[in-house]
Amino acid sequence: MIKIAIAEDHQSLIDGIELLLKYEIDIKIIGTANDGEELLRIVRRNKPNVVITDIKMPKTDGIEATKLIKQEFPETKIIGFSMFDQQEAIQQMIAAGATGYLLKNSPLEEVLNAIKTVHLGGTFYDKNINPKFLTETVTTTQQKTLLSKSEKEILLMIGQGKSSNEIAALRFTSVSTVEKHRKNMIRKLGLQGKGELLRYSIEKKYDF
Amino acid sequence: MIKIAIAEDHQSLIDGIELLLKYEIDIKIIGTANDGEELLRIVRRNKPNVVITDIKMPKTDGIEATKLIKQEFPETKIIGFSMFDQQEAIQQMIAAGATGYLLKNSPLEEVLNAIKTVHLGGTFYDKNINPKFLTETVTTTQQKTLLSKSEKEILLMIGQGKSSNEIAALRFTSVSTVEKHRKNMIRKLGLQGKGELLRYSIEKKYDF
DNA sequence: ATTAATATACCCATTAGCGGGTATGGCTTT
DNA sequence: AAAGCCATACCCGCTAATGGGTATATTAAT
Repeated sequence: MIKIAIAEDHQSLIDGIELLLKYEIDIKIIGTANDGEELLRIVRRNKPNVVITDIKMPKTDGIEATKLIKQEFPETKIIGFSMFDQQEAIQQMIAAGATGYLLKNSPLEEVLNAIKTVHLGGTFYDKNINPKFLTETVTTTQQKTLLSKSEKEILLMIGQGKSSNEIAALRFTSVSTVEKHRKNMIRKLGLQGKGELLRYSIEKKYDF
Repeated sequence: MIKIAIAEDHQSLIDGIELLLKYEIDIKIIGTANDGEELLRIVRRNKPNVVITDIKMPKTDGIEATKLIKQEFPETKIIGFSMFDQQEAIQQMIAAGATGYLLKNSPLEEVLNAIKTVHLGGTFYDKNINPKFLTETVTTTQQKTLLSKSEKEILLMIGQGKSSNEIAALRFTSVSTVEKHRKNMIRKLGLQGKGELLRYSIEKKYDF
């Protein structure tokens, strides 16, 4: 019997996976969560064999949750689950200890294949992931990092229409610090031009 | 028999919905698509009674697709499907002719309720949507005559990330003219602050 | 025909955002 | 111990965007 925990902020997708696994007699879903903290509680309480987790989640993101779970329960297998075009995230998930990775663009049946494979100790990476990213992970390890905590906070506020001045006031830091974070994000994200960080924030608001 | 078409760029979610509707004898999925153009082809060919469509999709987005479908097949019921709190998008979907709206955060079973309701001619809005957005729709759509033709053109280009300089070059006018139009739009729309016109353009990109 | 809105174009001034730097202390990883 | 990232904060300079005017010719509406 494989015990599964699922974390994903879109309940509809969790429900879909539940429907898929309903008639698999050797698989049992022991808990579902809509954010990272809830996932951690479930894992500590019910000790699943396999965890399927989204990356972008409220409170604690999937990468952070993966690190913590692997620290406490190294035997637990973890499958990452996210949208396309998040190469850095994929690399980070694998670096954090995930042995499987699925894309939401792919058919749902892949979930079943992935669960079985990682449970047997294998690795399962979605075929739509550019193999480069997987091999690069070994060599580059952590060259490309996601945005830091402060940067995410600031980016969120930018998306809410706040100016650097307002953000500085809300965070009790100086304006120059906020502006520095802006510049660093622009560099990291490879953007250029005046409003592009704002655009990024608005358009990717739900994806990072 | 209710004939359904589904458009959603995450195949896994489509598969989940298919699993949900599998045993509903009076509902049949006649086609699924991962982008708007594919959806339009399916609708034209198979004429579904109900269409479920995501907003953020490649090629043609859900709002544009909804407008076109309602134009060609006014009898077709359309249910929007998106993530949390995209107020602008929700309003524009309803303005485009959708009579139902679901959030991905909600349980999948809602899909079934929504399909049945809209098929009978009713409206079905996810209970997690702030009712304000639904009533505000009326006022939003009345603002159509607010911006002039040139202003709309310029606003569109702003949304594409172009600077006043670039816009002026493309329109064969002086930069000061473009800037004047910007200021007039800001005044008309009651905006204030540096990036707000860009934000307006990005968020309302489907309807002005 | 007069009014209203539009499109064009300029003036002034201010500021927010961005592109470069530099620096320091804290923290984690190796 | 060294390397690296992070958060903090400053420097200089530049440009685009905004806020506030004025002006004129064209077009649309009354």
